[in-house]
Amino acid sequence: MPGRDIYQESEKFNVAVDCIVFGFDDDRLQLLLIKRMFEPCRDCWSLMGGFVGKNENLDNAASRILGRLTGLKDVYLEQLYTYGEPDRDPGGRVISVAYYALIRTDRLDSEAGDRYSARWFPIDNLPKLVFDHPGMVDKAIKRLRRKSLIQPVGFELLPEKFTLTRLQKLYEAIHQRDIDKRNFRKRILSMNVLTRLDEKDRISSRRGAWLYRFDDIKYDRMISGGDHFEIK
Amino acid sequence: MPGRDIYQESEKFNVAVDCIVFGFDDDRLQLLLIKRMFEPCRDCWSLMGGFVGKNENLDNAASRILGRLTGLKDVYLEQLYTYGEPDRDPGGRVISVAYYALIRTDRLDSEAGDRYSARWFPIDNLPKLVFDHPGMVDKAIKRLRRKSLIQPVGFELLPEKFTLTRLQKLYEAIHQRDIDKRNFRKRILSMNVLTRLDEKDRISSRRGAWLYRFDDIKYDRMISGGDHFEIK
DNA sequence: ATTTTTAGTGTAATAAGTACACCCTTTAGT
DNA sequence: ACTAAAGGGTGTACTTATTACACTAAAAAT
Repeated sequence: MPGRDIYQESEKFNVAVDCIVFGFDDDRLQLLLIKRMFEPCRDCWSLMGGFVGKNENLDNAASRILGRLTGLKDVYLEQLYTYGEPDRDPGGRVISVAYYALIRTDRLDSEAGDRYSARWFPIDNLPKLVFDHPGMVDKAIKRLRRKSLIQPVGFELLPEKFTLTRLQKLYEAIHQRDIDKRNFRKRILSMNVLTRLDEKDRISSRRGAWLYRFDDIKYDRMISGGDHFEIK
Repeated sequence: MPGRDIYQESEKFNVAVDCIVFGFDDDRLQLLLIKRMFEPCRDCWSLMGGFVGKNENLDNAASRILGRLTGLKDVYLEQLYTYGEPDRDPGGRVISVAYYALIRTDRLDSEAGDRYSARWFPIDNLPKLVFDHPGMVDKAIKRLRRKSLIQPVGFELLPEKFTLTRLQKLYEAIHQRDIDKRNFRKRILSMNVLTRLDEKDRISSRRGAWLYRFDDIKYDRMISGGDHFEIK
């Protein structure tokens, strides 16, 4: 029964999606921001956003909008929070569903980003952002911090093959604190969710460091065994 | 600039709020549900919901709708998740922002509830619910479980004065598992967020059990001391 | 005085977390 | 060919937290 609407008398709203896009580069957690090309606040830094389509669900809207910016699909995307202050957008009443995304910066299609004058900013050095976007970013960082301790989401920010040092640097960047190397390795390896490859990375050291990848099968096995992922 | 809207061409949506209302009674976690009085799905069990008003923010909408059902204000209310499948409501496209509430069943205005044929159901014995409400309930329970371990939200479900046994029963109801009495007391008392009153409860035992209340000041002191609330 | 019912407490064993320092491997420079 | 430099990789002792577990206390009802 498409088009049916018995709620016609009720107030209707623009509904948008905004994306907080995290990346990891230069040993720092980074955010992909765009320069607004239209009023209000043309030329201000902003999260990437867009309106939800008529027959589109929210996840799809977020992933479409993210795809427009990054050229990527099948990206880790999670709904964060919905913002609905009546005056949050000076252009009109817009209810915005915020999502955060974790992307591998090496896979980014930078041409797509160029169309929006997109740029990466380290999270501890963000520019001024429009509207209520600072609050969204803040909440996203907190969510990512909490989540990364109990779910293996961090791997979404690394290339498929990575060294343990790099993984540690990622956790240090997310949590903004130093982690003891031995304890970290002990912990992560004891969970048995990584597979060591027969391959070394020789870029960042003379000696070379073993490359690992996250192993879904091992992870699923761990979970069905009643254990859970946890980094302290 | 009220009424301004530069986004007129974009699609507009009905936006609703649905409330998952938790209570604690009979040593069980309960949910307050209403019987729908209108189509679609008249007479089905449902969460309490309603549309967001033109100049109303989402939190206020949730609290207004919750007030209509319970007669209460200043209730613990937290945004849960936003549901936007195009066909989630057969009456038309409605994007729904779900909130969950924790209320003290003893404070409930049951007359208000009567107008909606509201009834409490223990969470392990819920009736069939309309639309995507089962998923909302599920998510709310999981959120409450997680949250109750790391934030002192459980107290919102108890009367101001309570015994340690009752507090323990509450945690057992939320987590659906038995908890060791000695360990639980040791834990909760060691955090020093309760104040023991000079008063005993003699309803549930001959000997009488000390009454406690949650103490915001002690809690704030603990938090600013860098500690955090945690139940295992 | 005995029974019943819930309240309230301590300790020992185990597991988890933390702190900490040295050797390994390779390559670049002399 | 020796040495220095730069990350890579590992083990252990100590401390803290978690778990498991069983009895006594107080009051009221009979």
